[in-house]
Amino acid sequence: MSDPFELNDDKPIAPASNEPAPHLPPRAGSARDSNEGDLPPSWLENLNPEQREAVIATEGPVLVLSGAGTGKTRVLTTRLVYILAQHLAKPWQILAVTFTNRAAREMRDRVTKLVGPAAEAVWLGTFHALGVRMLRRHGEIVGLRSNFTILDADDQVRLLKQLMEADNLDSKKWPAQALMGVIQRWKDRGLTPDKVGREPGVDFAGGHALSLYRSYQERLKSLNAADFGDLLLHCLTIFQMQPDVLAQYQAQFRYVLVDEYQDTNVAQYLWLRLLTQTHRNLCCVGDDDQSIYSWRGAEVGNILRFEKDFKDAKVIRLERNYRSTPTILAAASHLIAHNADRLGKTLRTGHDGDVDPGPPVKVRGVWDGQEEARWVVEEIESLQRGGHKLPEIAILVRAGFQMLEFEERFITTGVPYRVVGGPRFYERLEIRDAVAYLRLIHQPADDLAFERIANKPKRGLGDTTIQKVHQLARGRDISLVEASLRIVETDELRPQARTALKALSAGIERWRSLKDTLPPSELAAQVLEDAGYTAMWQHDKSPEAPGRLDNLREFVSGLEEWESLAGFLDHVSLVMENDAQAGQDSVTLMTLHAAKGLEFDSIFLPGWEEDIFPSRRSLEENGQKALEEERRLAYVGVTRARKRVHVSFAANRRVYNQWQSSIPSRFIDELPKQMIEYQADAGLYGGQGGTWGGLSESASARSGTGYRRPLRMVEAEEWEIKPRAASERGFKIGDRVFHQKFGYGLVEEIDGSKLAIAFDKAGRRRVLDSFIEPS
DNA sequence: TATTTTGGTCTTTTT
DNA sequence: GACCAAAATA
Repeated sequence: MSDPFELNDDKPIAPASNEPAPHLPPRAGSARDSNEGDLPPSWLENLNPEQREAVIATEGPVLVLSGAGTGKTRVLTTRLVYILAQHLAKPWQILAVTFTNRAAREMRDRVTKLVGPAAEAVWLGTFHALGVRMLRRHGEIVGLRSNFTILDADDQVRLLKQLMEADNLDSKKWPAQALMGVIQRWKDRGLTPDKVGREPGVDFAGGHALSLYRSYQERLKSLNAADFGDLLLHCLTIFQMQPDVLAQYQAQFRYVLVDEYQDTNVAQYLWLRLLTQTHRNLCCVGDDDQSIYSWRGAEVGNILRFEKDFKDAKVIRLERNYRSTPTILAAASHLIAHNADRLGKTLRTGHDGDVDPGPPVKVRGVWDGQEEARWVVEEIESLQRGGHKLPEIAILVRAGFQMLEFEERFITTGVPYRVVGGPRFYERLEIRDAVAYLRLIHQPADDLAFERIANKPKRGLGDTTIQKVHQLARGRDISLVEASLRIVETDELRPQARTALKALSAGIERWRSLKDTLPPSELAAQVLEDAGYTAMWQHDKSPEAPGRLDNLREFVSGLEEWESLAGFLDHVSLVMENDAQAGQDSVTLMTLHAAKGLEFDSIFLPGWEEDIFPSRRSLEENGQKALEEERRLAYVGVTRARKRVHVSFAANRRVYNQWQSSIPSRFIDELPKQMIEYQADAGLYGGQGGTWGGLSESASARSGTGYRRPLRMVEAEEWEIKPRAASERGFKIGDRVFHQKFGYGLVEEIDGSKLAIAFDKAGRRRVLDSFIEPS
């Protein structure tokens, strides 16, 4: 038998034993059918035959290939409830894995609604949260005490930077961030340092990558800390080193359910495969067309591996979409059909008979980013006037930086909005500082936290002092806190620094003694006060100081919900979502990645321009494969909509600080022309209406929805903005002008009082003529 | 020695 | 326009 800890695509893994599963579910098999009376209740009857099959096929491996909007969440939830209702397993014998905390919470809520508090005992969470749960219990096998710290990306980079500096590596040539990427990808593939061979990335940092990885892991151990990748990797190591621990979990988890399976990485796959060896009741739900996390180590190949490793796997396809209009489905299907690398699935509408095809996909071309934002917000306002609710509207962008223009527009128009996954509460610097204090109290070996707060507020503990403490700590192999306690007893430091450090380390000792007597929120309030951290911001005259104080207050009051510091700290590192502003009557603004699994009536997809979407960076790095992933991302975007999709692109965009002209995304060409209504400003791509004329029938035939809708081409003249020869203040194209901020430039275009000027230094910009003087 | 100023590089996506 | 690392200043 091959090694179940290795990923070997040639040799399928045999079940751990040939005996049938030791437990026979009380009501498996034929009992199911005869029990229609009390079970299944109505929630089973609302499913279509495929969904139903996916729910009741509880025994043995099952792979559910489920297209967008085909009700996969529903299937998973129902399946879980079904297992409980049939008494096939106790709640704690079920393992349900999701990708995001939001999905986990949602599933937990739904299950609780159906089965009550029993749902609490189900092992339900993200891979990482479940990994932590196991590690807190068995971490000592890999050298972690149960109060270990979970490092965030920032800490990781800082740590790696220190290690690289120690090796005298040029931080310009080899950024720590990049090394972190390399290490993370290794971890995603389940590779501990001793397993890294000729993997991509070993040559990084002049061949030092592997030894840096090794010392990084050493360092983490001495800090009693783990990074995100470790949460799974350490589990694998533990399973390997302690077969009895593995066996215990294998016996425990009778049923395992996995959501968003297409986005699992190798480490997660191994983890799942190991845990399911005994009962083999593994049900994975995924959609290869929605695989958008390969950059994070996700492997669509896991879908193929599943069928290979579990030869008897039942494969169920869910292809009936209940979410979107036929028009949207056709557009999405047509788009994704351009991908070569697919398992092949056809999405069709779940509604029978005559269905309203719904409005066409609006495609809009505008002059620049600001105009795009203006158009989008105007459309939103008109939807709102038409009675549509703001929470049913979302703007999905490719990357975070695209959000700015929309936020500005929302603020000036007063349309309420919320950003999902934007700057997160726990990533704000004052919150990170506050958390660092708590981390240090909880876990004194946390040197990174110590370094962070040592001189905040300023105590006169600068680099040199910290370096000395470091030296001592390194030499004696102790933590920075211990080292400070010892160094203040010597005369190594100058008196000033010595007193300051003495006060700080005494403070830490004192706070630690309060840890078990005070509730976390009071502890935090007292520590921040005591350390002078609150005072620091009170005396700060900068404009953002009051906001930071607000955040700190919110932080402390948020802590009131927590009984233990440990629980709160896990929450901070694992649940990075900021749902404080959720709900409400507001438009949602987020990245396409964050939108996976959500749905809205109306979706806006701005920035469909080459180099932005598909992203140039991604294409440069991974070529054709990346292009297909970008296309899947577009597919995910379009399929989020129930009723309306609005795509837009701008002819000019400011990148960094330079104006660049852009061309519409190839994905726009890949939408079926029958399904779209195209409008572009005169002079822009397609603006004359000619580009999109002469439509062939073939696209409609291929779309396979069996209905046709005439394309409504809006004549460009109807709303064309006539270019004027001269602006209101008399500037002409070709004039040489001067601007206070941007310097000298040449007028290139005129639109009312707005001028497009090619500045000598600042690049091409649009400015109001009131800021311009003739040169 | 600690803090402020300046000058260079940049940004995909996230548990 | 933002963030970090090295130089200038108190």
